[in-house]
Amino acid sequence: MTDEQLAGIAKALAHPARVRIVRLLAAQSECRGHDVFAGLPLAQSTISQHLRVLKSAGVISAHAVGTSMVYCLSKPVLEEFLNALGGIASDAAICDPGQGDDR
Amino acid sequence: MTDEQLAGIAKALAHPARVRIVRLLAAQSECRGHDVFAGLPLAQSTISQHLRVLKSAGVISAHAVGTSMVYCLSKPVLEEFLNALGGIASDAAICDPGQGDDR
DNA sequence: ATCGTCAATCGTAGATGAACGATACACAGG
DNA sequence: CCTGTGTATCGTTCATCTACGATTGACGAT
Repeated sequence: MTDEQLAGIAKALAHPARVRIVRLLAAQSECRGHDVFAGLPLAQSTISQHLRVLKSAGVISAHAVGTSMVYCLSKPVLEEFLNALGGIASDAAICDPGQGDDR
Repeated sequence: MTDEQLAGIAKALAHPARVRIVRLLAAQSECRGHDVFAGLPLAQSTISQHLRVLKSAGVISAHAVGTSMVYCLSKPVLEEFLNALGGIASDAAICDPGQGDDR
């Protein structure tokens, strides 16, 4: 996963409202648009924008059911992100500030 | 971990240059400032700003050694972030778009 | 004391983001 | 046909981000 892709997913998650949306979608198997709009203290248009950001990043998907929308968390995308970042983190050595007196 | 905290870490990672920095720090046990400045095609002041963002979010730490700086990845912070997000992801049910014909 | 190095900060310009109300559009029901 | 519901999009305003050059400050070396 490139830096750009990684940063792209991170950017999609870089707002509390969007994290909240992700949580909502993870908690409910039925993830209707109405529930999302009701679950946040924001204007409908603002939430719709946040949904668009998440969808563009591939973090969620959307499909119409009857007259309304159903949003779903894209588990694979989230897991790829976590794996990529986890791979970086596990490479990291412990940094020991104590050895500063190298004179 | 609150939505704000989660979004805060994500925001710190929401730029390719900062992802690159994180990778650099993970790859080297010696993470000197000079190496970071040399590792990115950006002005020194810009990179310093990115380092500040990462440091504010707690993703990295910095300490002086002699006349220069040493930056370190904060593994615990990164891992807490990954765990929080992983917890959300593992809660998620598979969303099945096929059952849309619920009329 | 002067110089060069390393890093942080300042000031600025342009791009992007966040929030809202208003509007548009598709569709279901009366 | 008219109306209400559920979403998306538009246009705007204000805030934040990104990048840069210039400057500053600390330190070591000459």
